[in-house]
Amino acid sequence: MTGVRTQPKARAIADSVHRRIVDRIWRPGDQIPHEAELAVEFGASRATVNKAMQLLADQGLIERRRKAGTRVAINPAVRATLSIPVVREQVEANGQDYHHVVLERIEAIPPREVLDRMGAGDARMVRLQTLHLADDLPFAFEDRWVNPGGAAGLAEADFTGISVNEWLVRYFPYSRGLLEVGSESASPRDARILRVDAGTSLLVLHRTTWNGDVPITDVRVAHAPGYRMRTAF
Amino acid sequence: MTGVRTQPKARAIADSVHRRIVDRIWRPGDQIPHEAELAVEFGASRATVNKAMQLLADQGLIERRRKAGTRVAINPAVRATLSIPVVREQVEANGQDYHHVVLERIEAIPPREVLDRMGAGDARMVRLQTLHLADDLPFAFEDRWVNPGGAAGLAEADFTGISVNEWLVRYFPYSRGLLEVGSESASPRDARILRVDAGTSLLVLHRTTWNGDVPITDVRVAHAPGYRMRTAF
DNA sequence: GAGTGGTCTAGACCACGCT
DNA sequence: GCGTGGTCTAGACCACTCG
Repeated sequence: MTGVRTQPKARAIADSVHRRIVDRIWRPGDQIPHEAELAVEFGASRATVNKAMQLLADQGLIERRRKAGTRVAINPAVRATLSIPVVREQVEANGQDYHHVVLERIEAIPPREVLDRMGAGDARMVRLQTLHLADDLPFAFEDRWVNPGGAAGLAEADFTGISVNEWLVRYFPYSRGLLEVGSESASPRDARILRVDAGTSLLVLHRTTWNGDVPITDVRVAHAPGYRMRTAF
Repeated sequence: MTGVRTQPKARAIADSVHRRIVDRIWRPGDQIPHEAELAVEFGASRATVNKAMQLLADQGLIERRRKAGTRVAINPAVRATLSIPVVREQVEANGQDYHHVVLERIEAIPPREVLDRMGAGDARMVRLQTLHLADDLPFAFEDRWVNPGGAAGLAEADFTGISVNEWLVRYFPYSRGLLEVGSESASPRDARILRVDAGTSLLVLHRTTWNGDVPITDVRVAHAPGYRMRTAF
């Protein structure tokens, strides 16, 4: 035997239980043994078994309730974690050259829709439109509103060397956010900027972040055709 | 004071550290105190501090390495967990009536592309096309290949009362899967089935699941216009 | 009321990876 | 080498919720 990396015990237990469910030894809706019992079976402490079971519960594979015990989930939802890095890193991870262009930078009161999403009253904010390019081809068009009250130094910041995207992520960690993923037909503006035909189908990400109750930014990112988000689960 | 739910200590510690990062007391790239030190500061055991820090590391907010210690992440990626329930539950959660129609059920050898994704050699599989409806309006069009070798009882199963989607999820837990989210223009077939114009922009989810190395199913779900995936992070 | 999971502690040993 | 995080244990108390 060579190179068999030892696996944490909790992980091994989780895998064992997972396998029993997959192998239909324990079927959806079935109750499975309680932690103390599993601890004895696997020769582990209850804490370790608990950690293992929480892993499975986080995946949605089992459902746990005090007193009622643990059951195999009936209709487990697919739970997949999307990781969305800064655009520059996405491009570079693809082996392409990245650069970006600031198309517009103005100060104004955002449209109702944006204010509503941010939960803000009428307030002047900064609108920054950026085109991200990969090997000089349009990769994503970003249309962003930033609350100056949530990002000190915004007015003085220079976004030629670093994109707003990266500047915000790096200097203004948020405490919570919302993400919407949808599909939209390219508007004439999208089309012109991304250099595609109007009406082309685009993957659009919409993201809003807050620091406590203070809105930081609201951004719509329209990706060039062909872009897909991928994740394993 | 009323109704202030007690919070797990690990969570409270994680929130405190999160706040210090958000408040720029600890900035991106900074090293933060090691676990033993935090344990003393928060009056907790090291195990509890470890749990708290793992929560933050899972969110991508901090990066931890043995010996090197813990640092605030420089360009933290947005990490959001998507939960994708069975289609019926999505529709019903929306307060709408659900039903589905099986459009086609044949046995054949899938196209190269599908076989490649599943990592399967030439093998006969079952193709099931299903239209999911919400209040009698098209909600999603599902085009699925199922490996009979991975789903015993498939040939005998009746999908009028329960959709393949739900049948598989309920009776055949997978061990791993891949998810791709993209945007596509409605093909003539998509358009006819979803009752939209050809070329309409559709959100398309592509999912493949395995049980160990045995492919179970490969499915493309095209959603009716307007559908969005939402998640908080 | 009582059984089950949720959480915490103090202590321990180990694996990794800087230096 | 050696400091730091990764993991495990045995024991304990608590919170929730089912019956």
